[in-house]
Amino acid sequence: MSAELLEHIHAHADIDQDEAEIILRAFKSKTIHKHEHILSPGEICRHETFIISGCFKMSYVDSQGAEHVASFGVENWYISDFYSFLSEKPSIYTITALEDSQILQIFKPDLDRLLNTIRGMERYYRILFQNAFVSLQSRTMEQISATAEERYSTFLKRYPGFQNRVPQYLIASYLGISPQFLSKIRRRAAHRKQI
Amino acid sequence: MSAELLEHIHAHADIDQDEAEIILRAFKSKTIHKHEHILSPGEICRHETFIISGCFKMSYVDSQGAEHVASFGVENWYISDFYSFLSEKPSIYTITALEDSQILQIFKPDLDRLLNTIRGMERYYRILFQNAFVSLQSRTMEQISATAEERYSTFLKRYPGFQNRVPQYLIASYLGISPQFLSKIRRRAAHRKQI
DNA sequence: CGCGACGTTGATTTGCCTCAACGATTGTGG
DNA sequence: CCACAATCGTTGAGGCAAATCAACGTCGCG
Repeated sequence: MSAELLEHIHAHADIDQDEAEIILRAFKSKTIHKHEHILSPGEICRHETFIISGCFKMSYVDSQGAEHVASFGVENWYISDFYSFLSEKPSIYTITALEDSQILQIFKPDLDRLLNTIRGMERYYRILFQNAFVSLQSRTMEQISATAEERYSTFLKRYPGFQNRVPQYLIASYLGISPQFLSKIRRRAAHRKQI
Repeated sequence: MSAELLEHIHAHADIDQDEAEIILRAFKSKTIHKHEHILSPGEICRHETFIISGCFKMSYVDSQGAEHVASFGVENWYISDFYSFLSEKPSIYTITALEDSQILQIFKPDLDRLLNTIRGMERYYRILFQNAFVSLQSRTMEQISATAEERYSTFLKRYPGFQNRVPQYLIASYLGISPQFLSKIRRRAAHRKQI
């Protein structure tokens, strides 16, 4: 059942059998139902969460009361407020299950122990954050330089099928546009294809 | 002269005297003059660049010919296209010196060697990318949720003094707005203070 | 069935862009 | 050392992308 995590680690770093068992014991398995929160604003994010199955959003509510989706998480991704986790300061985010989900969680002291004792873990997390940084950078640059329509189009290409999994207004929020405007973009695109 | 890099590493990870020397030998020192490029579009980013002194921008020119600043780099920061560096694929970015600068560069094979042989290096880079990810995430969220004026205001708070170091139109580009509009924002803010 | 969540559509407004023109400063070659 | 160009910031007019407001249709679910 936790083969997913081990596979994910193996894809990035070398760990042996013994280490694999130590790692697995450090993660706690949990079932989360749709609509449940695993992090709420004001709380310190106490664990990193690896998603075995299901889907989450991490979002925050601004001073105007508008919700903004910071990121989505699906199978074989992590979803956590790393700022809060690392600094042990209160988070501004909410992490909510968008589907019934199966997760593995590790607390900071346990993770720190793994990082100190298992060499492959350090590499694994370095590569995770490298990749996360690189992909976030391309999202940020798109946000700055591309129109809403272009952003939506690359979103569809980058995460095919995802549009059918989460409500459209959350995708709009992730893209930084209003749900109404995303609807209009879709109409234009559909219309254009017909011609 | 390379004390800066060692200090930076020491702040994040433990390395001993021998390791420090091996690391320093892997980095090559260079002087870069204002306006010079250390990366051009189409090139593969062959090295990570640590800035001893001076200032750089990393930017790209979109299909409309507009320049967008992805990031700035100053003393004790790295400036590189990590996507290109890690994947060894052509970069879309230009990295340009905004001042006469002193840098240290490491090539990928040398870095890989260090990561394999010196345990502290892996930790050092993990923490670098963690921090980079966290700070980029907050920039991205601001981009999505805040107005241009708010973004400028937090930029000033986050990087105090930086406004006097680089031309205003580059800050505008970094914030994702036109230089004219930034000028108008500044006027409004100045006017408001007077009242 | 009825309600709430979600998507759509149209009308209006607004934040920001583009275009254009003009000072101020810097720097550079004659 | 000056003249001229280039670079940078400012300002105003007009326009466009996207937000907001409001209303309505549809679907899934309690």
